[in-house]
Amino acid sequence: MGIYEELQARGLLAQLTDADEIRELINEGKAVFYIGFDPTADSLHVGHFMALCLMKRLQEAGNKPIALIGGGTAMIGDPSGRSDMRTMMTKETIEHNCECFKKQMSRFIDFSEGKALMVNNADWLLDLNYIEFIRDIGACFSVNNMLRAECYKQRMEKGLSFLEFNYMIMQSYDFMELYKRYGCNMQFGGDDQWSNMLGGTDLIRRKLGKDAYAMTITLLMNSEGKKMGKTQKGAVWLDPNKTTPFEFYQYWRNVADADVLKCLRMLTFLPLEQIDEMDKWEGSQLNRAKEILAYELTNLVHGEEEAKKAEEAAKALFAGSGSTENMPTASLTDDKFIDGNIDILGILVASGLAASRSEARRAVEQGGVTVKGEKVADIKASYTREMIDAEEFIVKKGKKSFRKIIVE
RNA sequence: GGAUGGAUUCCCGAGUGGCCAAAGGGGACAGACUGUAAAUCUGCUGCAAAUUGCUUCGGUGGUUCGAAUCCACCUCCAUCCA
Repeated sequence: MGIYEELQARGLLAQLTDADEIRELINEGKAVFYIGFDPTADSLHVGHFMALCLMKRLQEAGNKPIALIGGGTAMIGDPSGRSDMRTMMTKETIEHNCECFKKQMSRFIDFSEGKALMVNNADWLLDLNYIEFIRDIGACFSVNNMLRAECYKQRMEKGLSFLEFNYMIMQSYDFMELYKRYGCNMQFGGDDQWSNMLGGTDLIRRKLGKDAYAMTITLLMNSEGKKMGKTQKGAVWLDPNKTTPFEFYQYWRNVADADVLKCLRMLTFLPLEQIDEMDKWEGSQLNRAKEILAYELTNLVHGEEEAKKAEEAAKALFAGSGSTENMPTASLTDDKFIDGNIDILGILVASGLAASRSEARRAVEQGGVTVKGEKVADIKASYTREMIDAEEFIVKKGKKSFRKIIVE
């Protein structure tokens, strides 16, 4: 089975410009492909993770990946898949984000000895001359065609600025530039990038008279049709300081039944036969599959040690076995104590379990707060330093949020 | 550049002088049921020293005993015309 067939079996392939050509290229390891990453935040998230996995798989099959960091395109902002106007980012923010991306990517992809490249499109986009560019490249794009692209159609009602409208042209130019510089003959991306990617292959055909290919990977949607990797509080980040390994583990441990197998196929590197075996599991057995998914992904992103710790902590909390040693902790500083005491609301807020004292109060009043396994009935309940120090002081809010409290 | 409509809490969206911390829905959070799932039902959803007080309806000023609501100017958005 070639890499193409494997990707297909894992359900990763969405749209392709030319299936036969692409199969041949990637199965024989002849592809030089790129994936673009827009530095819109200071950490990669789960969406990027899929793309990185794809890079890894293709690299292992002998193809050469180019990670393109969109330091230039980020100045514009991609309107695809967005219903509202982007807020503009400053140059400094973008540069900072680019640096963060670089560090994180190096963990997944082997950039040694020319096995992969990392480039930043700011290198060629920032110095473009408007008149030259628009004569040379702008002439190749038909506004009529661009407006027919799905990503712009959706924005016709809400409004689309000329700035954002240019995004497709920039991305197409990137592709051509990479073709010229590095012989990059293929682009991969999320399915929402399809029209932007086609712009690139068209441009290469028109300007260079050469064939290039594009392929999109399926967006990871849950059974409710929402993009996965997002929580209410925002994205699930790969940076352990933004999403702790434990939270990361819990995110995957908590996916819906209907989504487990899909996630295993698309995100893990487990052999397909093993996944097919799990496909036969039903009902509460699926919990085992979720544990495997969560462990595998945490292992990939944060390493074996962190994955084990997260698993241990989860078992201690939910199954009553395993060690409490690796639970997420929150430390209280002296100034949180008044006359040597801290009330339950104060603990909830200080530990980050509640955003405000009002929220903490509500949680207690509704019977959702537990200290060392005992329900807290009184919002005025208060504790001394010694009580917290004496033994493991675990505070739980609801079923899944908890902290081990320690005093500094 | 001209004409018209609009900006309300996490999101959608009602409210057009006091009865407004602001209807309704979604989401989030908590409870029951469960398998750390889904569905369902209940509660809850600005902040705090909490039968009270404080801050909030794009921004700034004004009218009024009293403004999300009326007036002036400004900013941003949409639609039509150029």
